[in-house]
Amino acid sequence: MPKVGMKDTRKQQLIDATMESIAELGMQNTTIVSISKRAGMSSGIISHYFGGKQGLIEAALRYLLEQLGKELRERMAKTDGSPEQRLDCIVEANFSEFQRSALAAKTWLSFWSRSMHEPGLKRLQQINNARLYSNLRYSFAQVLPAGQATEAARQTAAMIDGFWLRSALSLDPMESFEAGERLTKQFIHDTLAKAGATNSAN
Amino acid sequence: MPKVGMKDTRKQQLIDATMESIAELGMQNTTIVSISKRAGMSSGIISHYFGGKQGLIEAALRYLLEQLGKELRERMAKTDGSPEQRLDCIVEANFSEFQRSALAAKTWLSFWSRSMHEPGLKRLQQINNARLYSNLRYSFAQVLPAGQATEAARQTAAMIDGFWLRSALSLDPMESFEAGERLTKQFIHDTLAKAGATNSAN
Amino acid sequence: MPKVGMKDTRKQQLIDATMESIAELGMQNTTIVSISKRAGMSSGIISHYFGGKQGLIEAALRYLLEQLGKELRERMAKTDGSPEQRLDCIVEANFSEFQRSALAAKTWLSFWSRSMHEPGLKRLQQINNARLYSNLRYSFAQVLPAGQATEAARQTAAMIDGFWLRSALSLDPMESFEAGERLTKQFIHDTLAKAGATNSAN
Amino acid sequence: MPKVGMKDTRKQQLIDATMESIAELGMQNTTIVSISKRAGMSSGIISHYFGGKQGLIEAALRYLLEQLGKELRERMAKTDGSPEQRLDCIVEANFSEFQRSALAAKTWLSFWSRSMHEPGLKRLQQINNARLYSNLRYSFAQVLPAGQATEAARQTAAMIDGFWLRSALSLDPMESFEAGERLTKQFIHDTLAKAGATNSAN
DNA sequence: AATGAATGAGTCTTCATTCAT
DNA sequence: AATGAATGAAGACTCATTCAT
Repeated sequence: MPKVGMKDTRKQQLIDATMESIAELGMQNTTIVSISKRAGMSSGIISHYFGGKQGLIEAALRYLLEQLGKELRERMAKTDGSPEQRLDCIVEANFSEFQRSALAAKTWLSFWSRSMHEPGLKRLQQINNARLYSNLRYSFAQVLPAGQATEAARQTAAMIDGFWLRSALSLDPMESFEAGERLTKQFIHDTLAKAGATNSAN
Repeated sequence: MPKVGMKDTRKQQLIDATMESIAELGMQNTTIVSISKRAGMSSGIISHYFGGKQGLIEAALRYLLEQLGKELRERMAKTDGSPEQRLDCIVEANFSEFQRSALAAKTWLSFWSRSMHEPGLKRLQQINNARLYSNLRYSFAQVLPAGQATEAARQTAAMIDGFWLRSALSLDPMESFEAGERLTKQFIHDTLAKAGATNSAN
Repeated sequence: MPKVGMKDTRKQQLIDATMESIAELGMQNTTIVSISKRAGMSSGIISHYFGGKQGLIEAALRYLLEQLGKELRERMAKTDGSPEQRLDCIVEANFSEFQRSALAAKTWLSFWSRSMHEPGLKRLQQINNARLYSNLRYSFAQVLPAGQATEAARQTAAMIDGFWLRSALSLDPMESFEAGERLTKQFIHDTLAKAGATNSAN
Repeated sequence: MPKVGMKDTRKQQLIDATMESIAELGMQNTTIVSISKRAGMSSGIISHYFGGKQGLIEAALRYLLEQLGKELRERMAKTDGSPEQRLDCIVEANFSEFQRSALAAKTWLSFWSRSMHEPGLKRLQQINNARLYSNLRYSFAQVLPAGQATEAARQTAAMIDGFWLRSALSLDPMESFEAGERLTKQFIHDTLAKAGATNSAN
């Protein structure tokens, strides 16, 4: 237990250092040395714990995905479960404080790019993309007809990712993230309201 | 003139080869050799024409941006200039055949990621982001009040980039691009329609 | 005594594991981990018992040499001591079951190569080479004149090592070892017979 | 022609430097840097010409084998082709000046050891071993009955390799090589003489 | 103008050794 | 006594750049 805990602590420190390095230097300029130096450890430790640089990179992406899932579950547990609140939760999870950090944001973007040509990363990304879409669609479907729910889910997913992407590249990321969260929620509410109006008109 | 033409031809061939290599191998695995081999030229020519690998990368991004601007201008010239048609043009330009090609899509994504840490690329990206937003805002502002126009423009820009990003990573990029174009236009029309309803109600 | 015995047992297990690793992976790919894993011990134990990898390697060679000496002494004790029988004993010891094992054979060859550039190993090898030659020469000298005995001893030593070398590299080591033993003995007998004929003719 | 010549020159210089390094430092301590420094070139050139260190190592072994074959063919061309002279040629080729050089001798021994665990090298070694045996057997068979020819060929091959091996490890390699050549030839002559005596007795 | 051979700094990885427990 | 986590030096390999032709 103490040793395992120690081991996990060091692994987490390396994952943190990896995200820091990617955020600061870019994935291109992130090396085993830039990571291990940030973690205050030797370079050999990376191969020791993760089998190599690639293993650490994948572990870092997996960590980001886990954090995202965790944020969502935590928020979901606190809502009354109405579709609108659930949709808001999804948006909030994707724009949470952690996800907004330059650290996470820049790391995500690096992973997106790299995952196009690395099967291991690509699979992780696609699972995450599918999860976001499927969560959105499920909640929309409780209010909208199937076809409209599908379309609204796709639009919302795109808007989340799009705001997120533009924020990461923005000159004022904080303002951009805040606006992104607000405008995405607004889009969702408008979409639900429009449906409500249509339904009540019928 | 003939020499300059020859020179420009060769430069363009190198830019094409760069995008091909990035699309196929990823930016990570794209080397001076992988590019020059694709172009059927020597590796030294890249330094000769572009001052180095970095110069060629930037030239390739500049080319993508020019293509996007060109698509937009060509489409704009054919419309009657109504706000709705102008907005559709913007969407269409961003989802044009060229932009949809795996070649362009993967290259864009690589540039996005890399531009976070390279000032030269970052500046080009931000100019483009600002241009898209400003074009959208201008047209929305002809129909909507300033505040709403700003919001609609931000939402639309995010949706375009978001669909575009998800398409590039999608298992079925073609379907994803088509749906993206259709759903973005639909969002614009709904937004304009809602405003029209509100206005006419006044 | 019990503790020393325990210690010696562990040291021998490490020597065995060293030969196994060299036989299986080659000296090139034999590491402290590949050895200690085979012995079911920790990697640190090697430095603890042998002062380092090099110490273990030398201990393993010393063990092989001891085995060879032991085989010879055991066989010598059972003969009536005639020159021909003594010579046969020497050959038999060099082609004994243990020496034939792929384990010993491959390890020997690795040591030969390495001993060229490591004084510690080289000294051990030269002692062994000298011992073989001197044993052969002693027995030949009881039958042949000094000059002929010297030549016969050198030829026999070369033939033993040569057969041994070719067997270790052969596609069918077992057949090769058997033939080597038989043909070396035959050479010895022919050499002695020729001398006898010459002598009796005089 | 000039470029190819230049290329071949550089490749040969690298092969020479490889043998020098192996002879001086051992294969264990021979690195890309120890080779390229000796050749007066950069370390990158090795990958450029041979695809990597392993490719250069194999090229060096191939070169040694070619030299051996060449020595044999040159000597064969000058004999009247009698079995005895042919056998002497084979011995002489295996103990030629080049083969005697500490450079070649130590390199051979390193290859022998290493070829046990590297298929590429092993194949080359076995071809050479088979060639030596087959050449010897052919010439013996012109004088001796098949069975005796086979045995004599095996004995001679072993003696050549054995003398060669002991010379490489000897304190006085030159004397050892000379004695090896002389005593191997003597063995051959004795073997042929014995057969002649037997035949003429019939 | 164009080539591509050559360079060598930079990267990841391996592994013998050390040392706190 | 024994472990194995951690280190960091040394290795092979990659690749953008240079430059003689």
